[in-house]
Amino acid sequence: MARPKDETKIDAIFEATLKLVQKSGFNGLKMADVAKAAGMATGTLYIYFKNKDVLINELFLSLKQSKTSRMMAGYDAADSFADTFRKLWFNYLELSLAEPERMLFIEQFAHTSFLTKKTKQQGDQMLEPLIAFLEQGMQKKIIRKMPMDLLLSQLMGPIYETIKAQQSKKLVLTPAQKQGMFEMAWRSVAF
Amino acid sequence: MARPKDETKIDAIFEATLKLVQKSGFNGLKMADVAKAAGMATGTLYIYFKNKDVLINELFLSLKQSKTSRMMAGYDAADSFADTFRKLWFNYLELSLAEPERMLFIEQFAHTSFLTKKTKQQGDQMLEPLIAFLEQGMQKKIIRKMPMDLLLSQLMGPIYETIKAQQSKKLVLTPAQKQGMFEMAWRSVAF
DNA sequence: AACTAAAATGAATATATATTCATTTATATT
DNA sequence: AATATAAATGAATATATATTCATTTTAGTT
Repeated sequence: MARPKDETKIDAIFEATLKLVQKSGFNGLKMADVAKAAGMATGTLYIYFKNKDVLINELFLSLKQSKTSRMMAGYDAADSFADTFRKLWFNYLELSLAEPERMLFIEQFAHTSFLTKKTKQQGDQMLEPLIAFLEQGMQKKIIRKMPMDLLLSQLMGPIYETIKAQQSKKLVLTPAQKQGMFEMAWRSVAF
Repeated sequence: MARPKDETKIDAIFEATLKLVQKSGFNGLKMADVAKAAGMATGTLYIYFKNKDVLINELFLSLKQSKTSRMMAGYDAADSFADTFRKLWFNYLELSLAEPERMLFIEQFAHTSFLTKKTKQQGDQMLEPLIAFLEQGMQKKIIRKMPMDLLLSQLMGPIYETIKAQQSKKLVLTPAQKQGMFEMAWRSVAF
């Protein structure tokens, strides 16, 4: 019919947004800056995203989707609970250390007023496979029984805080320290 | 000399700011709204605080100061390490559960572009007594040896995440669950 | 090659909101 | 009681920035 949308622009916009949020937070994010960093005119942003809120919410979902599927990579229901737990935990840690900006975007955005109800609900849904896995562990008495929210807090909390520390100071983790973190996580929740 | 400043206004401004940030985040915070909620004219805010950034940074320091001293309440160098650890940990948990808005203000603000270098440095300084205490525990081989940042992340992370969960869902913790959280914390870091 | 429709542009517009300041009010000092 | 000084006011100003839209460019269609 006519000129088609250039789908690669969406990625360019996402990357630019991520970079700018990392530098100056959600507050400082300006549409004009996003456009410039993405190499296009301001108005073009509005062809791909209705407005700033929509842009940020969609970026959030995209990041969360990617994060979740990478965490679950290699999941095999045939493996033992302990092995799977170790695998997922390390997936999550490495993911977090490798791309702290992406993880912090997700984590921080989840507590801003930009987050819409719908986005929140869609984001929560993505965690379901993980939740099912952990429920199983509790049922089998391999990990302590507790409300899912507490369990997730216990497991994710230290990782989030670690990458925050990694950001401000320039903490680099040795393999032994990563192993230590895993042991702490495991000991804390093991039955 | 002349009309004195009404120091109670500072508290009113802080309370109003806290309430509004809780409702609509740092983004949505408007000086006009703060003034209204605090029962004064917009211009009055500028008598007590140079500008919005200063206001928020000072509120942050005030909250962090209060939080820290309440966490250290009852600290006695004569007590055993384990007893003190338990006391401080429960102080922190109860503080967090009782005033999640205050804790989240601190936690979230620490990662916004509003936070100035100076404020950050002043805030970090407040943690020093806690850090000294934990160092001791590592030296005495009561808790595992690890970089302080990792230890703090391990201990604080789950609590932050828990109050975030408490905010969105209406999770209420039973005494047994609190005890369970403590056990997880202790087991994870104990030597 | 001409045509069409949508993408892309970016200056102009609309809006939101932080900050200022001329004026009024209140308190301490004389 | 009069005076001086600073607090308090809130409308006006300045500024920042999200969004729009008339215009231009581009890619597909005939």
